[in-house]
Amino acid sequence: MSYPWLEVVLNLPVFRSFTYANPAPEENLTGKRVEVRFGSRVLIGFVTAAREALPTDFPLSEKEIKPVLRVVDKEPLYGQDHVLLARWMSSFYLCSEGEALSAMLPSGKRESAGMGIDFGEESLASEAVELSAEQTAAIGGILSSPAPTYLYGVTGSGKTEVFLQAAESVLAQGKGVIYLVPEIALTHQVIDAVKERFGSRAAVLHSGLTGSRKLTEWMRIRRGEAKIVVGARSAVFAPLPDLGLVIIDEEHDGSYKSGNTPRYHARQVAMRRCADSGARLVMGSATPSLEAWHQIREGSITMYPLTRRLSGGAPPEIRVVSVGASGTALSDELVSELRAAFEAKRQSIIFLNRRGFSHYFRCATCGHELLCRNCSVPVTWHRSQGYMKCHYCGWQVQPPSQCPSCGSLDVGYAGFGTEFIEDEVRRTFPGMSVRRVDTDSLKKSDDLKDALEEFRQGKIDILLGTQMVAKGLNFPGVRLVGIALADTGLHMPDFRAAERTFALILQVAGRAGRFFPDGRVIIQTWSPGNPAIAFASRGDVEGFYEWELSQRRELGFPPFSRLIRLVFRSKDARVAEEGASGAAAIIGELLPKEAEILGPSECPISVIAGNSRHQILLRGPSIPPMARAVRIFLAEYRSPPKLHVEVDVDPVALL
DNA sequence: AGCACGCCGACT
DNA sequence: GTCGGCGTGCTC
Repeated sequence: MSYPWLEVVLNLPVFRSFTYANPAPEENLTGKRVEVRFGSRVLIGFVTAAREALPTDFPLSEKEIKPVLRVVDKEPLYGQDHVLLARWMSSFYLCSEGEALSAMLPSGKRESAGMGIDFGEESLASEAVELSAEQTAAIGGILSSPAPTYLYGVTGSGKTEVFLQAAESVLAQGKGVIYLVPEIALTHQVIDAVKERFGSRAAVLHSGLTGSRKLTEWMRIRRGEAKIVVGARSAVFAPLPDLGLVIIDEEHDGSYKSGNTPRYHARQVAMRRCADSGARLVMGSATPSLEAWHQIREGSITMYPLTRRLSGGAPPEIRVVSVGASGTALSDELVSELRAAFEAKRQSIIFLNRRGFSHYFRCATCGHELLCRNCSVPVTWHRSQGYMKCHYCGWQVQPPSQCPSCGSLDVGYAGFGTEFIEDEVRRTFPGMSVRRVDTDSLKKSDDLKDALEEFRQGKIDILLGTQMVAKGLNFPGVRLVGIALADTGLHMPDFRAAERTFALILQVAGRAGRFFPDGRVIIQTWSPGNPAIAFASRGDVEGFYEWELSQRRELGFPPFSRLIRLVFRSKDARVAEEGASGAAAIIGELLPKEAEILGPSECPISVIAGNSRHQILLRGPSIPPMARAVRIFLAEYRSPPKLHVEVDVDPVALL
């Protein structure tokens, strides 16, 4: 067999492959990276196929085909399964195959010389523990169900143990396991547990590894030396030769969606990989994504609830405290609970949500806020034009001078005061040790770890932090968890605002009362009646999902529709705007009957880094027909020089 | 995405 | 008369 021609794809937005001459025609180089001359530059390409002969209609003569300059890899990095997965990603996410492969593969030039991570001996402490009836049933279901399964249970209900024992069974069959976790830095317990339980059979893939180290781990996995892989989003591509199970922990977490091209969702890729390979898929969370919940109700995902808290901790009491818009940041209730916790020699955490979207319209008397009548998201104030505007559909309205709901004249654009909470806490409790932890206050990456360690040791009485302290951390000394202002995320012009707020409150509540029966949670809010807050405070998860599903159904948002978002950005605002409206006109012609275009409109964050941003949203019952239309548009459309187009299939945030 | 090729304005 | 603007087309 001889393969003189190689099909090569490149990490460029060029939606086709190129043919190069194989320097070693007797060898099929599929799965290896090659260095090639492409126009005037030299690039790394991915070989996706090797050919014995050129197609008859090939436009070039053999002389005109350039040779591969260098073969980068000794052994193949990927196989046919990855090539097919890249092809699917290309058609679904509207990226090139080269961009897809580039996102999947480690970028190291060569394997690192050093040994892999030293896991030491397998520890005896890693013995599997005895399971409850619920856990046993769940494992049986995970291992036997061809449909995806879902472990639905609160923090501390024993999900990790179920995942680990299911993994154990799959490994015993000689098959591989992928264990996805949201953010590697905050999920050390899971990594430690896996390393401890599986020793040298485990590999960790995360962004903290150097390129060559990642490559070493990748090849260990590919050679079958490591059979269970723990890692964040991109670990879903781990090259296990015989994949048996994919675990997605904290399934609802937004970090499973890639923020740059290709904007894939690890859950979606996992479903695809599992369908292709016959592997099992199990997800878990106390607050499933609405998509997952919907599929559970429809029966395409099988749910296994875990209802018991194994540590014996009681669910914490959640108290909602209404604070006035003009009032101070600390309510009397929060102050007295902070004091009580301190006097009991216990600790407190106060969450300051990341800064919200402050240009919405709200009545200071009754709390009524102005929503788009089509999309039900908050409308945003446009000072220069003097009206309120919806960023989904472009609907405009004059700001009312009195509240449409209660008639009050005390209406206006709301802002937030959480920036001042640190001062207020320090002023109120001069004797306590207060530490603030957020991206602004942390200079080095170790600062977070150091601060959390000090907190664990009890050197800090009150920890002020953003989301980054919300996930997965357990501090036995904590009695009180406060949310400074739960509304912050609610008024974002985003149809998922309620879902995210609800999940955040429950995650935060899970931080309290984990080890002590007297944990308590105080939620400060301007809108105690808001369903996300009301359902969360009652711990009524199912109630919230039913309510939110009914909202989504009514407004035609996911999971009752699918979206593709196109963002047009340019330094020149007019170029961006005209780009969006021009594209909308073209795509409108290509779109199937059952799909529609929302917009064009300005993005809610209308300028980022000097770039004006306009968007259109495509909405329809399923992605592929809409994706086909966008694909045709992208192929035909010659984007003006100063205009950049970004495509986001199933966007998770619409800012 | 780059980068080269190509056709119209103010400069040594 | 040239240097250089960025529109547009191509890359095996």
